[in-house]
Amino acid sequence: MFSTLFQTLKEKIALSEEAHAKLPQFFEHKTLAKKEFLLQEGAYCKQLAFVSKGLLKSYTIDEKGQEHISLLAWEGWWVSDFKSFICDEKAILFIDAVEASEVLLITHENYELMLKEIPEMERYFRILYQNSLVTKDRRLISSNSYTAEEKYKHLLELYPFIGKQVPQNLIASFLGITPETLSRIKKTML
Amino acid sequence: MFSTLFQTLKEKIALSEEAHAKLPQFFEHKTLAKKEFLLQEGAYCKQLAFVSKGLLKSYTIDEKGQEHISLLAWEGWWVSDFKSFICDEKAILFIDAVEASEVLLITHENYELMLKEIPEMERYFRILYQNSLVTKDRRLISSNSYTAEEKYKHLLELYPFIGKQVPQNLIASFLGITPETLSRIKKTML
DNA sequence: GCTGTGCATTGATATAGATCAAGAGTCTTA
DNA sequence: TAAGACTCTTGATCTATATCAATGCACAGC
Repeated sequence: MFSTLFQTLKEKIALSEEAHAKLPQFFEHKTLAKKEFLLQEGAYCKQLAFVSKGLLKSYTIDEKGQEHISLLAWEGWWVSDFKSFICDEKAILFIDAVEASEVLLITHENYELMLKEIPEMERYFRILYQNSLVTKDRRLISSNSYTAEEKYKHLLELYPFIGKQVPQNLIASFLGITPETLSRIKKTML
Repeated sequence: MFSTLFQTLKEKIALSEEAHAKLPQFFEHKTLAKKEFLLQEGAYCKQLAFVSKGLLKSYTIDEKGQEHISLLAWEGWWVSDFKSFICDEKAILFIDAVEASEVLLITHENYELMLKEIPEMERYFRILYQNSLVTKDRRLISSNSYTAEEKYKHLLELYPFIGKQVPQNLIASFLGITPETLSRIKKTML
């Protein structure tokens, strides 16, 4: 149940035996059916989720009812409305399962506790956030400077498998373009 | 010279006397004239910079020669091409001073050393990155979902003073719109 | 196996914002 | 203080992408 988590941690830090043994107690396991919500806008995001299996998406919904995906979270990713999770504010994000998934949940109190008791985790999250920051920066540049086609190509370079695993309309939403535009782009790229 | 840095740190963590005394040795002070570069694309970003005075901007330049600002870094902000700084890759960002500024520079080796020797700093950067991640996330949502006018209003809410301190064309570039469009938006908003 | 619901494609049209261009205002610096 | 160099504004187009609409396809549930 925790193997994906340990696997993922190992890529960035070395965990002591002790830390290894301590870690699970902070988390709670949960199974999500396809389309099941982990969080809805307006709620308080009580937990940070680690995706141990499947695929989740986090998104906002605008006044016109349109979905805007901010994150596609695969196995090994963390997902949450961080602002809400950290600052105890109302969430602006929805989070749900794109396909049947499994997550490990940690509450804010447990998160802080874990960081204190296992200094390796403090380090892990500093590195994780540091890397995420880089990724988000590049995405922001892409989003502000590129044409729709360039954005799509850029995405394919980063995640070559994305076309196979994720429906077109979700990819379009993630890129901030319409499914129609993405469909037309794909046609010209053949 | 370090007062802005200590001030900034104090907002997130408590520094021990010892840490307080140790910290300065990791940094190097530098004065930047207006328009002076801290980093240019293609170079290796050897340092992370803390802005102790003034205003810097980080940006990319596309094939058409157009500037796309990814960050406006005021007093109290950190700026660098993180990907380059962390992974020792060639930088894709330019960083220069919008106005005469002062920065504290730390090399990658010193950064890692500092994080090891002063655990409070490990915590500081984890919190800093965590918060930045939230900010970037919102900016990404804004960038993908909002109209030019909404983006501008959103920016004014976050940084009400930005209009006074930063030239229009830089704000436009930061928002990913043209100066002309921003000018027209301002007219309709009066 | 049939039926409905959601996803992808394609076409026609609309539109936000870019681009191009010119002029006025305002800093800089020599 | 004068000259040049930016910066902002305004107007006239142009274009990438959204929107609206219709059809075909595929998979999930009965």
